[in-house]
Amino acid sequence: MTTAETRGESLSIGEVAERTGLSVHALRFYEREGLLVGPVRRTSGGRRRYTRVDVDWLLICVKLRESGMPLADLKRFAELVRQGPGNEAERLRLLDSHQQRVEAQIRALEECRSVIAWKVGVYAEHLARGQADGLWDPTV
Amino acid sequence: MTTAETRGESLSIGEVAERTGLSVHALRFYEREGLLVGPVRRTSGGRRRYTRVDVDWLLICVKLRESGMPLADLKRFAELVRQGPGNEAERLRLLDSHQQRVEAQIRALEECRSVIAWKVGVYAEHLARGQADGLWDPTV
DNA sequence: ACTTGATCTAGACCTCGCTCTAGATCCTAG
DNA sequence: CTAGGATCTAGAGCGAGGTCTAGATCAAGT
Repeated sequence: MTTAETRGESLSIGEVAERTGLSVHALRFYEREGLLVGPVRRTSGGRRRYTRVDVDWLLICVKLRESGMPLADLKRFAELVRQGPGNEAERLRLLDSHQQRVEAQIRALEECRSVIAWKVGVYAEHLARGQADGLWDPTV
Repeated sequence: MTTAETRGESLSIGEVAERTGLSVHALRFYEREGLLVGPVRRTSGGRRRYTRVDVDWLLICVKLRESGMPLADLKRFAELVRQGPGNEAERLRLLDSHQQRVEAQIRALEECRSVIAWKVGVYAEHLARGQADGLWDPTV
């Protein structure tokens, strides 16, 4: 059996899927869509071999996606990195504006949480009172 | 001009759209999908008239959706409410498990935020150093 | 050599959650 | 009375983000 450990460096698509949580389908899809920083190396037989750098990038991608960055932005970011040094300011703007969105999202979720918590409270209290109140219908 | 204020009670679909942030299309769609608690009243001419209760329910829906509850769950909840008293325990379970998901989401987002913040920091520092470092390429 | 499982490509297909269109009707201001 | 906008229904269409299929190839263990 040949694994990343025994071989030292590069990983198969399956191993990368395991490590990133993305499916092998998604990994191929991301590559087709130009979301990767460089072209993935191949074995003589045509199989993909991912390097540590590829995996690190993918792990970042996962975090950005998880927090709602659209694939289009991710693609733009990958393009900037591919172009090499010189556009760091734009990369920073991209990340920074995403960070704002994440903050906003967190605030929105916290508000939702409090609304839901209130509603959970209403129901919990009702159930605790048991049959003591026949006429309770919060249509909610 | 006839508005909710001049009329007193019920609202047109357009007014509800304004108040909930949902589009009129979405409102009709929600109704078709059975996401509302009761049938919406109509004028003699067939136009929808929403009551205060309808709007309150929609506002809850908006919060639940905003926090990622799938329409299917929302529909289930609406069904339970339509069925009337007796199933409060199930309603509570539904809300409660959604609340868990929201908490998890917030935690995940906070982790993303910290990863992004770190990356923003890396770029910001790099840019602050200006041209002082020709050989900097974090492939990131 | 053979079997088994992972991977390959190209492209079709899927779910979710709306959004939009067409063509008709309603209703209110002027 | 008329023009305008708001609303109606049924159903098609859309964008995002993958997921899945078919049919072929590769690679490892036995």
